[in-house]
Amino acid sequence: MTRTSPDLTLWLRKLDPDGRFDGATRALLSAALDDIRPFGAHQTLFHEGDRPAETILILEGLACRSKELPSGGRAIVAFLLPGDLCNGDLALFPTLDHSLRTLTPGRAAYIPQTRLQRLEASTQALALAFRRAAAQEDAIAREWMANLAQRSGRTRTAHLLCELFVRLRHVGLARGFSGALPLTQQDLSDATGLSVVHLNRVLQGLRRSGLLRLGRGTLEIVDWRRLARVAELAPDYVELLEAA
Amino acid sequence: MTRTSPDLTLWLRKLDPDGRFDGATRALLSAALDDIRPFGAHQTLFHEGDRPAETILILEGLACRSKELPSGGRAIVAFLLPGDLCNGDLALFPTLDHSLRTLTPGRAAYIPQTRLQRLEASTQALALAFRRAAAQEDAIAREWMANLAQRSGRTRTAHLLCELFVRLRHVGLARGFSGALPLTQQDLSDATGLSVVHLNRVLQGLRRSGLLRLGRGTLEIVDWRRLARVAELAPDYVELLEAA
DNA sequence: CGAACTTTTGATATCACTCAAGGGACGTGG
DNA sequence: CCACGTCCCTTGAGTGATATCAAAAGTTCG
Repeated sequence: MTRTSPDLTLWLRKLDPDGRFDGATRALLSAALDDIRPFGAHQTLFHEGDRPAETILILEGLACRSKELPSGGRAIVAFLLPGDLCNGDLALFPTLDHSLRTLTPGRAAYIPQTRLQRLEASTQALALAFRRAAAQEDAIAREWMANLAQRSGRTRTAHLLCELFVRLRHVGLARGFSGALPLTQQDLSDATGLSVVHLNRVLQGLRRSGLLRLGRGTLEIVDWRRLARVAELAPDYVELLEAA
Repeated sequence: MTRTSPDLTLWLRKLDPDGRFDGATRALLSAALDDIRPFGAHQTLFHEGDRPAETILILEGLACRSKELPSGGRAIVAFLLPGDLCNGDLALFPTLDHSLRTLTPGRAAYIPQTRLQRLEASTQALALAFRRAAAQEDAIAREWMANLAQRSGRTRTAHLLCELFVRLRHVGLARGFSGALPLTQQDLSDATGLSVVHLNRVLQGLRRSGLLRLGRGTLEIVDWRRLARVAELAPDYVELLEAA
């Protein structure tokens, strides 16, 4: 009669939103969360070029996948929220093509690749769940590419903030129309491809338009409908973000 | 004693570069290539929002994943070359988040999702191979995001052309330093996020610098070393492109 | 309280977009 | 074989968006 830990609940919400896993499956997942370590802000957990033997499941705090460019720039190519797995398929290649960096303090579960593979092989349902999560991340990546390639700085930034907000809310880190988003403008600029200075001005523009407030680590959506319009946010995309 | 068809050979090069599949596995794959249809240039095979019951394996010609934006723009988020599968995990979501469009005439094998799933379940080796291919596509997507977010039009374009060339060569569509790349400048601009006019000028710049020639459907790399430098092309990325 | 980091501001430079139009190339029908 | 349309590539001029540089103001934290 084990009470399910908050950490497991988080993971289950991602892998099994409809609550179909049986007790055995849940126990397997629970057992995998036995190596939990805290992290600080701005740490590099794995570095581009590494060959990590472990996968990380974010339990608390924000992290990202990032790439450093020879020209000195740094690109954030994905945000990782609590419940997100930095996933096992990375083991398929000799070397990591990107870094895993934390953005805020938090906690993560370390899961050996081999163990993850055994998990995945244990149940059909689990294998499917992992693949769903991966497919979702792929779809987000495609949306980002379109976002980066085709939209203006203003739209692009609004779109990213909408996405983050929906995801935060989905894991319980935002309620109503506000939530904690302790990112620096540098982080946002690395993700949007804008310079920090310009990103700052874009944010001011969004604030002045009465669309949102962002400061002191808190994002508040003032006018969701209008913001979503500015962001060119497709309803299907929101659905996708909430699907897993 | 069946001779392996050229089409199967192509697929095997992608899934099993080291030639480790046994005869039974190869036979399974071969049998899946029974519904082959030609396509013309600029056709939409699947449309954003569809729920296709079939997956497509490109056998000949070029295609892409693309997204259309409300603002009228069109983004190419991935190029698909012969041997590339437009893959089965798409079935995990209710609706396709992007379109599949052809760029040149060619041929494709249509494989029902259910059949693909059976294939994947049949052998450990096959499941792994499909995941490797998917992981490679993910890594390419991450590189594209960094490319779009951080690099100048010139570097970005050079990088894309380098990638395409390496991939073309890898499937035997380019030899030495030239190959067929029958894309329009519109296609390239949709992929780089530059306007057609500006892309045209960027290409002229690359040509004038003596780095490459591109016209009449042919891409010729004049100075690979220097082009790779302009493109900020990482050796690890080239390796990744050639890894599967 | 001071150091380091983050946000903001101002001024200027540049990259890339838009609009508009002219030249190929290629295919089709007369 | 030529005339014509269509699509693609190219050019020019003007504008707008975004980057860069530099420095001030605000914030966090030891």
